[in-house]
Amino acid sequence: MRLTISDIAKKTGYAKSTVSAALNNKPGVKPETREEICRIAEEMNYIPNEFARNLSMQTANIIGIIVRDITNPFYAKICRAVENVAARYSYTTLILNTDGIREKELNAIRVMLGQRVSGVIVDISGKDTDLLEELDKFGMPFVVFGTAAGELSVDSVEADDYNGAYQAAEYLYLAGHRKIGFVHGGPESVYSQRRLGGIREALEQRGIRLEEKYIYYKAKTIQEGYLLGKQLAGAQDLPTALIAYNDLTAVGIIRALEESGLHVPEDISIIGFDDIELMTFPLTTVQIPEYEMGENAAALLLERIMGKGSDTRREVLLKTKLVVRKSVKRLL
Amino acid sequence: MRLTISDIAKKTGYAKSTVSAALNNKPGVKPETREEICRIAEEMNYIPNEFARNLSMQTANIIGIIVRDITNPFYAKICRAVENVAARYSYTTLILNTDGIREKELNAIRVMLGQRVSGVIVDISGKDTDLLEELDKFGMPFVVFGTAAGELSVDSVEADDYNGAYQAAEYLYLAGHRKIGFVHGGPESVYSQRRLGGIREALEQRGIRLEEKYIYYKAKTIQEGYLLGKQLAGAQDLPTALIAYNDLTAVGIIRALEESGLHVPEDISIIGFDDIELMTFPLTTVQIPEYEMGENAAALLLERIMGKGSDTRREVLLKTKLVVRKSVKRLL
DNA sequence: TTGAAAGCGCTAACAA
DNA sequence: TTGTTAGCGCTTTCAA
Repeated sequence: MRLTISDIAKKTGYAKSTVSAALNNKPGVKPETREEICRIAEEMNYIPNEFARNLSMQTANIIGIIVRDITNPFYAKICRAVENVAARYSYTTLILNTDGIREKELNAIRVMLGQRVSGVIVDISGKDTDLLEELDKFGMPFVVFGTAAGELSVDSVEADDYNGAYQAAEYLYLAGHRKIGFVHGGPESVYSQRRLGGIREALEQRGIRLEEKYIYYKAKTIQEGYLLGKQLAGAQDLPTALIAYNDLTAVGIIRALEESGLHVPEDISIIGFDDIELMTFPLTTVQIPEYEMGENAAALLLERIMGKGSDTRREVLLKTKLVVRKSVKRLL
Repeated sequence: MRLTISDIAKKTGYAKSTVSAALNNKPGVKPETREEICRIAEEMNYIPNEFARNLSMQTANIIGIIVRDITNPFYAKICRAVENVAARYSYTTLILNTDGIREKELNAIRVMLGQRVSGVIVDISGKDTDLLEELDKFGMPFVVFGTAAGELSVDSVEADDYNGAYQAAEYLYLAGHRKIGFVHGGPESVYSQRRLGGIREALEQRGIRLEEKYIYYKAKTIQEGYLLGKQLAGAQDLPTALIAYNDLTAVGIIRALEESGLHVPEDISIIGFDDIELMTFPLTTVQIPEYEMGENAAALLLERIMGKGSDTRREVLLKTKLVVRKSVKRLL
């Protein structure tokens, strides 16, 4: 059995409560006493039992993060950001992966509830607002990424996809591109919908219509991008520029095209989304501020937890940024 | 305040102890009673308080993982693997990042100790065995990655870096390379030492000496790799091939070289370490079996925790694999 | 098969 | 300034 506060009390001759107060820097302890207690506790290698502490205080200094897959650098960045902010307030973070599987999401929520975490940052797939309602039902503070769910008055943090896509399309237009394509992430992808909207809007402003035949369903991964790239390489009618669902897709497409003897940007221009760090290809892309997303989510959540948050629903929309590299050819 | 077991007891009319036994599937509860209790608990949305549970049972079903940086896909994979194995035994995983900073490592250990986790999987930098001794002192079961630390009788899991490096060097030799360089991860990197050893050995077998001037200190990140790449681009005497500390370093180097008009593998060949999935560049690399590492570490740790582990120190050495892509030019 | 009671290690109100 | 005491919600003897 590990050392307890009673051992320290016995050793120092003070009462448990005094020891507790001293160790926690509570006021009302004589400096010398505090010093002595801390010294002895240190000497004895005392480490407080967090369970007991949490149980007694009716709360754990833990922030939960529920993400799809920490293996995805996008989420990893978010988690680090949350961790950093949380650490400033002495909160630990508990990360749970769901792979976007409903059952795992539900389980993750139960674990968070069981652990009595102070709050949760959630990246829940699709529109399963009932999972969020579950959190809400238990009065658990939480913040979501992406579109805030339905009726619930929920704090949310998201990147301005619409505007990011708008900028990308406009950039292509200004570079002289008129036949612009879009790689869609699939029907369940809210981001794709919004990005599509942004592109449409940008082009319409310039009197151009985004043609249906240039919208490609669907590719979210390198593999899917690769397959699409192979397809494109053999196609007759290609757009001069492509806005990919994300950098991964772009990578796959580029890889396939290059294999087929088509070059980027000479033969076709491509813009990605995310701005993944590991990219070796100089891809022009719309940067999603993951780190800021994490920071904002953590800040919002902590405010709620500490009760400083107002009752109103807050939505943080973060700016995206077009990072210009060398995957777009100037036609003008 | 959330529902407690007393609420369930009151509602059902049974005693707390009976409710507890029923909920935990302990024997000695009449089936109908158990059913009724479970049903009502369910109805009332009862979720047990893990603190209280852990405090009472004197242990938490938590496995700690201390890694450098979850943002590194290498560690992310390991964590997922551990999580998967742990989940099978109803353990939750608590991940803490250290960035390889001693102070953070120490803090992470304190947190793990405070949380009374059942055991820890540690990736501690260098030879700071005193940190491990800290864990040992508290009787905390743990498993380390990489070289088991000093005197301590510690279970460890590691990839066979030495052999991986050996293979890489030999591959380069067979491709006709004679001037081979190595990017060192820094003095504290045990991996680097071993890889260096493997390369030396391979070359010596072929009657070649690894030249000091071709050993570059130090680059572990994309940024550092980039800086090194810039340096290399301006250097006079370059090796014809480079074995990079890891894929990230390789990416940085490649990026810098390409910016400076040097191409891989045309102008210089490069082999990486890790085999990161997101790589867009067709990098030939030594694959480190992260997933297996995680699985093995978790298995080893769980055995220790459950007391099935013998007293003897166990070391798992996992095979690496050279994945040949297109970053090495044949000179012969 | 069920219930009463003690105790896990800590905090916090109150008394001294 | 310090000590006493009563919980926090659960598990676990031991009795009934």
